[in-house]
Amino acid sequence: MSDKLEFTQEVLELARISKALSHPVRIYILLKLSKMDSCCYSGDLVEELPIGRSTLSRHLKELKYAGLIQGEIKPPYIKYCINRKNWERAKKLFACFLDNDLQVSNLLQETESLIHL
Amino acid sequence: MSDKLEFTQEVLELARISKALSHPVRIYILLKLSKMDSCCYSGDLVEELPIGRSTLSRHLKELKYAGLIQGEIKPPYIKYCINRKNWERAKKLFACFLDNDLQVSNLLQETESLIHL
DNA sequence: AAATCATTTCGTATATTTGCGAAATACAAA
DNA sequence: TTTGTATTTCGCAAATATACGAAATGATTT
Repeated sequence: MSDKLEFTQEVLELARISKALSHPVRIYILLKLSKMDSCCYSGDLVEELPIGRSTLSRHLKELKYAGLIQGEIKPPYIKYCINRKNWERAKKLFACFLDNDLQVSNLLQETESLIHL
Repeated sequence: MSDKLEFTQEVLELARISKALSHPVRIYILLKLSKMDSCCYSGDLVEELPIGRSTLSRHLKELKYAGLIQGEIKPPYIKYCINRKNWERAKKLFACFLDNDLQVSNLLQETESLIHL
């Protein structure tokens, strides 16, 4: 084994998605949106949640950045919904993670192979 | 609907567990330990990971706090392994979360019911 | 062009997280 | 009791996360 190792893409992805899920407001939003074909406007959400508009906007931005939701501009609103493709990816990753279906030997790799990304 | 709402236990639990999973080092540790009956000493892990002993200790503490691992003292080592009961709980919660098996109506509840906990 | 509405960005404050090395702790063996 | 080994805690610094209200943005309607 090489001395200096980096995490594989799968490990980094799991950590990144988990981070997006690490706040109750974001869990709530995702649960609501993931209900079959459900979409929401920011204004709908702010009325249900115990936070201000600007703070909600930050949470939505984080979920977008993580790829878990997407926003469609429907002036004067923005309609949010789940990014289905990435949602399925998250589903698969977590299922493998929690069921021990990932190869331990694939959790780390030599730095060299990542340096040039 | 009441004016002031709180998140349900399920939402808070999902966020809390996700937070514990939100760092690559902790994902790595869990993946390694979750392999059937696998246990590790802190010293084993520090040799594989690109972090110092004290930092690793912090990550282990967080995973313990989240209830995902447990440490058994085997002098002069501490043997870490998965907390199977809580691991199964996490599995169940994430499976429901990702498959839309949680009732949206159960995501929030009135503050009163939580105040006296 | 001005007014309006939903949403985001900015500025600020505070709290938490992550990391390291040094010091402290816990335990067993000499 | 002293020594040695494994691990954790402490003190510090830097980075990130969370929250709010005020101001800015984008697009439509008047």
